[in-house]
Amino acid sequence: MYIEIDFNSDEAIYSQLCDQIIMGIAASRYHDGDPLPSVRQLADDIGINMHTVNKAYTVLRQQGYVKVDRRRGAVISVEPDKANALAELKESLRVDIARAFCRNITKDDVHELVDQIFDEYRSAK
Amino acid sequence: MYIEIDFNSDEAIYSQLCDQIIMGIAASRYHDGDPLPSVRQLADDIGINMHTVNKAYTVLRQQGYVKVDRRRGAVISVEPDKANALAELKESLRVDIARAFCRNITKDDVHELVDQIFDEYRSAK
DNA sequence: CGTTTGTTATATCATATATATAACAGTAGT
DNA sequence: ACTACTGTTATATATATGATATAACAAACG
Repeated sequence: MYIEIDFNSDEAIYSQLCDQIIMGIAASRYHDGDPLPSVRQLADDIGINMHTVNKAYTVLRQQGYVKVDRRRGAVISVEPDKANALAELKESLRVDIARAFCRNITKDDVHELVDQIFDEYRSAK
Repeated sequence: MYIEIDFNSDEAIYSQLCDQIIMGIAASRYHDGDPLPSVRQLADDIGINMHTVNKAYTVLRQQGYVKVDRRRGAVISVEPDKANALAELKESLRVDIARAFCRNITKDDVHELVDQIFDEYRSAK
């Protein structure tokens, strides 16, 4: 599992871990049913504490990206919740686009970025 | 100045304040040259501490949304920095769209949201 | 002079983050 | 049965961040 953590970032390590895994799912590097490394294994690989990984797994479970099997450990399992996801996306976009709008970024600029990112994710599928 | 703070949010108050002001600029509720309320005044209005408002103003200044004039106080002043803003937007979109992509939100769904939000901002201009 | 501006300096408290040890119950393989 | 592994829980500690409080400062304005 390829995870890159920026220890100088102001974003929490567990939060970066969640983002990386979610982007990994979108990029089809991880698929439904794939087991995640054990909390101890991944912590050791990255060089962080076990509980930091455990917190990331717990958040991912609460947000519906992972299920926990006593036998196999943590397993990728994405629960589709389109309505909720749409609402959350809009809230996030409102702030991001406000910042962009202030800097004279156009609607077409944003559409182009969206297309680029979707292609990154879609092409991997 | 109409500011709404969610005290139950996990997002910091000063951060919410920044977001609200930036969205206010995008929505043309505040314009270049408009003075912001004094840190003491706004803190009193919202019911928070002076230093919390000061931190928000400081961040807004560092990010190029506000300039400080000894005489007039904090004044809206947006520095266009399109290149940098585009890079930051893409980073943010990468995570947001990954979450959306996992939930089967389509490219068209995102384009529609972007259009909606741009219309909110553009129409106010 | 008095008032207001942003700013700075301390200090305090609560919370969040990350680490460290340790232990537990359930599962798998030998 | 034993061993090794899984996530989970419980403590404890250290550090950083967020928010508050009180106080003071220089600059600007009337």
